[in-house]
Amino acid sequence: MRYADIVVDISNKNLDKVFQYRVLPEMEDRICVGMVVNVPFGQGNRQVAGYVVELSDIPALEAGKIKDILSLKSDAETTESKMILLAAWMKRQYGASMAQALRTVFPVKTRMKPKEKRILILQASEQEAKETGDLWRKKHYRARIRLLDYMLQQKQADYGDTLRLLGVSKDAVNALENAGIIKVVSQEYLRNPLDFAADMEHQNVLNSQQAQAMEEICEEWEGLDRPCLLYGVTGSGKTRVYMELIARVLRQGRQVIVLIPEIALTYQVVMEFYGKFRDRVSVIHSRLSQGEKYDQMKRAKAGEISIMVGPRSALFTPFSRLGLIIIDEEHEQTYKSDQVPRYHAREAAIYRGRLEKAHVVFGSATPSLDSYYQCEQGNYRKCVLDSRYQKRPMPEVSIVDMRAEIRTGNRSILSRKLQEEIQVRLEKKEQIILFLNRRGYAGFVTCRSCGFVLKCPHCDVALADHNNGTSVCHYCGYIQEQTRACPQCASPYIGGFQAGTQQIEQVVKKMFPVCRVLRMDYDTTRGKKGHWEILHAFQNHEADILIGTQMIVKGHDMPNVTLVGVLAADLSLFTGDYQSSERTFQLLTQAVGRAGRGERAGSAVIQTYQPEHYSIICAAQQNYDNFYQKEIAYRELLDYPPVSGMMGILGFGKDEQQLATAMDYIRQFICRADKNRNYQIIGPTVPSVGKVQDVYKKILYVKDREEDRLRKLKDQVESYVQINSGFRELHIQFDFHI
DNA sequence: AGCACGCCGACT
DNA sequence: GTCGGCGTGCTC
Repeated sequence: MRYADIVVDISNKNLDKVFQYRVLPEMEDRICVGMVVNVPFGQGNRQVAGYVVELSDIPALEAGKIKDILSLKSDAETTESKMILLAAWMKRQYGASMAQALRTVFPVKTRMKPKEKRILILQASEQEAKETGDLWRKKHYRARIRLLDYMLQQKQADYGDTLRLLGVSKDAVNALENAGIIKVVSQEYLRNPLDFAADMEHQNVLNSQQAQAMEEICEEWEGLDRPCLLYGVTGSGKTRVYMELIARVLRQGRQVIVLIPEIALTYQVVMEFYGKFRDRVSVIHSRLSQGEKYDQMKRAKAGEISIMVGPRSALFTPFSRLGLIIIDEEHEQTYKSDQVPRYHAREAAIYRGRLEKAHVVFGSATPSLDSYYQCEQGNYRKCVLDSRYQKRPMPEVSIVDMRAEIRTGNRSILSRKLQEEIQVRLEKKEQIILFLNRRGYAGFVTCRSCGFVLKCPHCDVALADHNNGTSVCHYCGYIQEQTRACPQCASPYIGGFQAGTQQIEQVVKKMFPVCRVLRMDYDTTRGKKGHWEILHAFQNHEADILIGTQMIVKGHDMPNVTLVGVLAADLSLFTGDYQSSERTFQLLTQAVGRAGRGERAGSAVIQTYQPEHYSIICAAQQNYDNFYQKEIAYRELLDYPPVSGMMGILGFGKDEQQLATAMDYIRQFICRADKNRNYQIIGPTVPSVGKVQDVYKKILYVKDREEDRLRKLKDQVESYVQINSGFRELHIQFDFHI
């Protein structure tokens, strides 16, 4: 007798487990993992749909308790089944419950009623309306009159908008409807977030190098069909190549998913897509509501669109004839999920690509070490675009040693070199970008007398100093009054330490009083089009200097920018993880690449306390290969990914002592399981953020050259934790690094 | 989520 | 004595 493990409902936590059912003999040859089936469930044996996630020959409990599968609903060829296989793979690969994995691949199955748009339509003739109106005027029904007059004028109007605009209640609407003057029509509608898009002419002529890359990719598709890495320097026109590839796949009647780091950051890219593919494109925005996201997925399933552009989660768009997955800026950290299952979009894209027989293309100007390594290993195909648009020269980059600045008496945030350059550019009426790797007014609050740092009492992170007189925790939102004296030594010299964008803005305004300054960070970009408005204003030269964090260095073409100043190049070098050099190099390379994208030559100034660090030097030279060689040697030496596999085991618990003991037990368990002394075990330690909302966190790392062994170890640790009752109060997660 | 079981108050 | 409130807990 065959048995099937079935997940019944993924929307509820209490049902987050598998239930075993009997497979009827007549179903045996058709049933397979990934199938949707009907099963009886609960006391009333109500019929529900379930996903088959596993098949076996052994019953897991007494025969009397196992019910029979009623019927098979789908076969293995449907999109839904493939998504279930993808979920099962994610569970295996990254560690998660089946329901967690299913919830990741299926667009939120929230039981929300379809969004309804109600409109008011004038029904009665003008004559009739006027008669009723006169009658009401005598009775002084002011709200009804206002609405009536408005409807006579508008003929048709939106329900909600009208109520708000005229300040009338729905009673007035009902009265008009009952009088037969207007009609309320509700229609289900699917909002298309691109309906505000500007018209854009799109010309797509590939230069010889782009054509060459295109040819190579197509050749790969015909042959081994490995994932392709399009390594194209800033301004080499990767998007053009994407467009051609997409057009080609669309011509074959297949669909395309394009992942981008965060939609708002690459607004121009989206517009470009829309310009070419029009209403066949849809976008999933991080700022779109759950309902709006769900609408877009529904449109994809219904076949209304052929291209989905969006962040990581867009990878799960339910296209039935998926032909291509593109991941732009593939090196971005946002492609790694921070929730269980902690999947990486690159790996998941490759797996989905295999299931759907779809091609996979990654693109970056500064490829992730992993992708480049995969190319070297022959697992990916590398395609290069190394010449800039119209052969524009790379910007001239200088590195300024800030330690020397302090030695020679300049205590300002801006080095003399940068001050001079700003002056020159301002005189020439050119634009400047100042890039700072931080948000808020100032970083942590520190005592200059004793070194005390103000921390959040719940989250173990430094509180950020805001200039409205408060200190705020960016994890839990804890807020407190700014202290006047140090709690430790009572010294009055306590205050914001690191410069933030607001502080730089003040310094710049003081130093260059006539220039116009725009600031862009999380605080100034709330609201749906915040980014776009600021960038648009800057593009229109409504300001001379743009000051901002990460978000200003990504993707945007600003032809009049000729100077980029990087203010704290090494901030990202001190994050205490093995990827800090890689991140710093990528950030700096991108920042520097912003300069001189127009007619005029550009330059960049990098201010740093670590002028001899290879990631800073290589970024200044815009030399990826040199950086890769140095960085991969370091990873090789210390057994870090991508050379070695690395698994993090995160433990969470309310009791710090209990958590510490449990993590030690896990460590001992791993040591016992490791008979051949393969693993390198680090920790357990407290991660950079050791406590969030009173839940303590500890992390244990295991490294091994064979990644498969780590996956097996994950399963062993998982069952060890399940069996051991000492872990009742604790919660563990796995985190695989690549 | 659904549905039953169950343990209290207010009714014919 | 019965009807019905919704708190708790189980569903292969």
